[in-house]
Amino acid sequence: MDGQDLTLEELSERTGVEARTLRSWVSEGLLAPPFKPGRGARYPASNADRALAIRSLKDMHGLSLAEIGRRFLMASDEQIREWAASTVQTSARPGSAREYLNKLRGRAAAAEAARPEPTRFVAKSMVAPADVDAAADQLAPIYERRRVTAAPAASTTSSATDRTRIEQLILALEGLLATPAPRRATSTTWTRISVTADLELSVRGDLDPAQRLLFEQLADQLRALLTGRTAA
DNA sequence: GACTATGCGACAGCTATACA
DNA sequence: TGTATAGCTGTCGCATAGTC
Repeated sequence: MDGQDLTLEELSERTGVEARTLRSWVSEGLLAPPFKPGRGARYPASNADRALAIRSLKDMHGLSLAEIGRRFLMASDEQIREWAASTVQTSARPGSAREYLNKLRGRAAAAEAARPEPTRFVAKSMVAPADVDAAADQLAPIYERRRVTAAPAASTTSSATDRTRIEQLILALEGLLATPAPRRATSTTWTRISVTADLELSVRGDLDPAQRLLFEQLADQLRALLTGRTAA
C-alpha cells in the first residue's frame, strides 16, 4: 500500500463519521471497500473525500444515499473533492444556492491562480449571452431580476465561461425558488427536460414559455459539461 | 496454539419524515 | 393515526492477523 491508506478508525476520525456508518456506506457501494478483509483492513484515502462529500450532499442538499450514489457514478474525483470541501468550509446550516455558487467560484479562482492548467471540461457554450439576457428580460416582470457581472471572456477558460453561463441561468431562475418547496412533492404535474439519456431536470408545475426556455438552456449547459460536446 | 484487537456481514430496532 | 421509507445504530457470531 502507499501509506495513504486508512483504517476504518482513521477514516472515522478524519471525517467525523462513525465507523459503523462508514461500513454502512461501504455496504451500499458509496465508499470503496477495503483492499483486504479482516484485521488490518486498509481503505483508500479517497474514501475520506467521498465520506465528506456524502455528508455535504446529504446535509446541505438533502440528497438521499441512492441519489448520492448515482451522482458519484458521474462525478470526477475533482468534483467529489469539491463537494467534500464544501462540508469542511460550511459548518453552519447550508446557505442559499447563490452562496454555494460563490464558494465554488472562490475556490475555482484560487485553484486556477495557483495551478493554471487546462481544465478537464472542454465544452463550449451553446447559448449566446444575448439569449440569456433576452430570457431574463422576459422573466423580469415576474420576479426581480438579479444577475452577476460576468468576468471578461478573454481572461476565462472555457469551463469558467460555462460556469458563468450556468450561474447566470440559475440566478435568473432563483426567483422561482423564493418559496421553499415541501420535501416531497404534492403536485402531480411535472415538466421534464432531458439532459442526458439517464439524467433529466424535473420542475413541478407548468412552465410558461420564458421559464421553459431558461430551463432548456440550463439543461443544454449541463449536457455540454457532462458530455464535453455541444449539441446540434 | 491461545489470546486479543480489529473488521465484516447480517439482522433487528430506533428515529424522523411523509403519505393515505 | 397507522403505515412506509430512509438512514442510521446496536448487537452478535465469525474471520483475520499480530503478539506471546
